[in-house]
Amino acid sequence: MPELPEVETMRRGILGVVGGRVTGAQAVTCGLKPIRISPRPVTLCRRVVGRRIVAVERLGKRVLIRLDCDAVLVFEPRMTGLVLLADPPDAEHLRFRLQLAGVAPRQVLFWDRRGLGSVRLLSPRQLQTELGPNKLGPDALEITADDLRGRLRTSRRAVKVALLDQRAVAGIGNLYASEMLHMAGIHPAKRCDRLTGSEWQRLHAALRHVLSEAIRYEGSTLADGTYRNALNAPGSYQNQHRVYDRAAASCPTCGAGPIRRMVQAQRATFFCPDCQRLRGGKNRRRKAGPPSQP
DNA sequence: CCCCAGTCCTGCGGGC
DNA sequence: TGCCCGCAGGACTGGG
Repeated sequence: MPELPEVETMRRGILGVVGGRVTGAQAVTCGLKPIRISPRPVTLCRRVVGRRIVAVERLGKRVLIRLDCDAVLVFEPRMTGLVLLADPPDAEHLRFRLQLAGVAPRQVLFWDRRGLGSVRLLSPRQLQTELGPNKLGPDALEITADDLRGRLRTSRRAVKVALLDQRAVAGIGNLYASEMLHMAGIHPAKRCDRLTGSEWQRLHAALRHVLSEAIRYEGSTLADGTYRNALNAPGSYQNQHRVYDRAAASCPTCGAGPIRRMVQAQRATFFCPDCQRLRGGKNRRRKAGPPSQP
């Protein structure tokens, strides 16, 4: 499930396309239900062919390829989408190909097994209205502790559910929300408006630590093996997971646990009942906390 | 503002 | 052995 670290890894993996010229663009259909591509493929192709790639950026969980006509090609992987330079896991789920000249990578591919993802070409105006500040909060790696707190402090929602709200802060998904709350020692069901100032500080520090470490490990490739970087290699942050998908295992922080699974907003949440107390009693002493903010 | 359920979509694994 | 069903969940939508 590509979240910020996986999408950032995809972005870094295709940086070599900057400076290239687009020579072709095709939607690839192999009998499956086609993914969302807009505008329709012939129109999209006409608008991108001949353009030069001036930048590759990330916006929350989306990869942006910026063209010299100011339009932006937006890849949104959602659950199972991949942005690749070559070697997709299989041929039948290849969805889109962008052909290039003038750079070493000759193509950018969009592969998506489940087909929930999308490829869109947006004008600057569309980008502003569809993915602007009204739709997307600050990037999780850019947001300050004060801004994070300011945006969520009056909310009565469970903090884990609120962290998934892309309008509050962009880039956090189900996996990393559990991980950062565990590192911060905060119960996932705790209401935002009940978090103390020190808890907001710890959450912000844990957020930065977990996401930047996950980028360093090139993301998490779960048991289904879907997620890959642009060169079709798996990530390795799954080996660093503290709680995610580790129900009944002992807690890596306090050694007790066992780690529990619960469901919030129809999504699995993992936490340590000893390190992350909802009320009453102190959290079990942590062996190691997140590094303090520079 | 918040919450919930439904929708999209395919592959996988449990249960019978 | 094979089939059905439920589950996985990011983003979005409509109803309460």
